[in-house]
Amino acid sequence: MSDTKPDSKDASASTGASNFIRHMIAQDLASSKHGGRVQTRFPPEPNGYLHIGHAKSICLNFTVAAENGGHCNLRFDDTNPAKESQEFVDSIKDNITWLGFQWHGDVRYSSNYFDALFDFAVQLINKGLAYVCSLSADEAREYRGTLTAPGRNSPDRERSIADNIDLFSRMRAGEFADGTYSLRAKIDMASPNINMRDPVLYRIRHIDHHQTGSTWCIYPTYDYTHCISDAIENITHSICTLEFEDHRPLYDWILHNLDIDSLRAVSDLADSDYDYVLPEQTEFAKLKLNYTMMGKRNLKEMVETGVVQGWDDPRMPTLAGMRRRGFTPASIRNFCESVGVSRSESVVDLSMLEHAVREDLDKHAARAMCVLNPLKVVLTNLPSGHVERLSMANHPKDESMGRREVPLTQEIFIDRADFEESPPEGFKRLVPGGEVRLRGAYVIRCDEVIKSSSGKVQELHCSVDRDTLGKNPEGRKVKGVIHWVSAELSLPVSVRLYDRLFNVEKPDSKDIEDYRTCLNPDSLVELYDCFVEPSVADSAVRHFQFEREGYFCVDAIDSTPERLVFNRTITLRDSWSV
RNA sequence: UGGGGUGUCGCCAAGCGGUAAGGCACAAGGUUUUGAUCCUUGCAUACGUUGGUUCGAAUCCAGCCACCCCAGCCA
Repeated sequence: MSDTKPDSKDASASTGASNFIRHMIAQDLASSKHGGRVQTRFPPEPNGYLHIGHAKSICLNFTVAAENGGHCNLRFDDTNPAKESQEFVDSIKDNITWLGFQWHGDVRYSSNYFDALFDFAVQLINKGLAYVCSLSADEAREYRGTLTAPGRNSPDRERSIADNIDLFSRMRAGEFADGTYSLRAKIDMASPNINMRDPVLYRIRHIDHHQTGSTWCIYPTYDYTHCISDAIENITHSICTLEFEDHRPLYDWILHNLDIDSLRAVSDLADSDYDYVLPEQTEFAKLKLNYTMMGKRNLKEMVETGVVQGWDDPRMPTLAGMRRRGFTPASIRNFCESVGVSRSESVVDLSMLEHAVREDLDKHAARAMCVLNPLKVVLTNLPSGHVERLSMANHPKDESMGRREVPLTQEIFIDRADFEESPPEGFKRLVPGGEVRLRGAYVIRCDEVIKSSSGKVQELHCSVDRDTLGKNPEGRKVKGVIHWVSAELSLPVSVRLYDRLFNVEKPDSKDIEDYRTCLNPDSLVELYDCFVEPSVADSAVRHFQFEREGYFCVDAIDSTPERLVFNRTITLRDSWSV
């Protein structure tokens, strides 16, 4: 799908708002802490689809690097093959590109570093800083202690270096079953930080890996892998979310206990003149949005149980879903920038996201008219067979977007909501005997209301004031303007009206037993009897503002040349709430 | 009752000892052939709380309170 043109492209450097990460980097640059370099990375695990929360991290990492003449790597943190797949790496790459970012060089994988990781593990063993443990997972949990009680040393903690080397080699060779042994760091079983109680570095998993196939049957853990991968890639600022804060001491412990020269030797900058400086981790608060569930587990479950129609369901907070819904890359980037970066866990109001899309779409979306709930209007003083091609601007403020022709015929459709027999106070649309402007065309007067036997309004007979094209009528003021389409020369289309998926602010709150109880029954309303002006059929653009209704985009999947399907991205702001 | 964090307007968020930026939302005007956009105006004597230091504190210190994260061989 093509997105609204102009600034969708340049996702790089912008005048960013002040935040603590930018401050830190400015200071580090000033003090030449990392040799004046800025190198970041976005490290997703390919175990699901990216969502708007990931977008915040992507924007942060890529933007902050670009602003400072640095680079951002894309590295798949693929150390748990049981949960990962190629499908996810493909979608993640696609989403990042769509968002408008280009990673530095080739895509990286932690699995690229499995050999080096193994060698460093041997190094730790040789330094007496790691050992092979035979405790089962359950036993290990028991030995670990609790939040308030210290743990106990593993009976294998003092195993000899030679035995550890032997066992670790045999783990790699596939001699042992899953779970029989693990490699653990020897740190401190009494540490108040549970991550430091001899964390597991390697576990045995006889399972193929999406990148390395059957080469390995032992896989390194996140804590062990991430810091070394950062060091290998010469990352300067390893930015992650708050829940990893307690892992930082371990991140540092591993790096500081490895021989720095051997680390440097396998790093990207091994042959450069740069000083070799270890990466440092900094944490920020992840994005939370009200009326939205963000957890991968929850999203996955909604997909699998059919609450939504897939990862790219337009109601999903996934980038794939938002893209299909009609969000533009720029709108998401602007949103992420406007939300800021801090360490306080906050819940952003959905209205901020809505503002960001409207802002971008208002500027770039072509205007068109589409009648969602048609009510036939006969323009009685126009001859049947009358076809008048009216020229209208595609954008009220941007002539460069050109013009289009909209046919006016004797019979037209207007929206049922734009006619009221007994209008409420302040109603500015069509009423019996009243006048209203047809957008881009004439002022009409409602002369007659035709009803069915049941009393339902069937059609309206109106007369056109031929002297009102491009000018106001003499001597009276017509306040209302409504949209319309030709009954004969318009395209029947389907329209999907989307709204928030949940009707409570915190669908993932513990107070809610089952999120299914707070699903918004109107999150999707499908209309099959809509009519859009013919110009959209041969338009190259995919995003439109259907005047007075909202922003819509052509559904990239279900649309056919015979029948277009539109998704409502977001309504227009509406200060006329009925 | 262990450790690590966070508390500035309804929601985000600047501020880093010199007397509370900005955005969203909201409200009131103006423009308008979209009740849209755009424009103008308003919107925290107040920075979780209590004390202390200081000529001066949201900013420094101490205590207290609230909330979040950690006991995966997940990331």
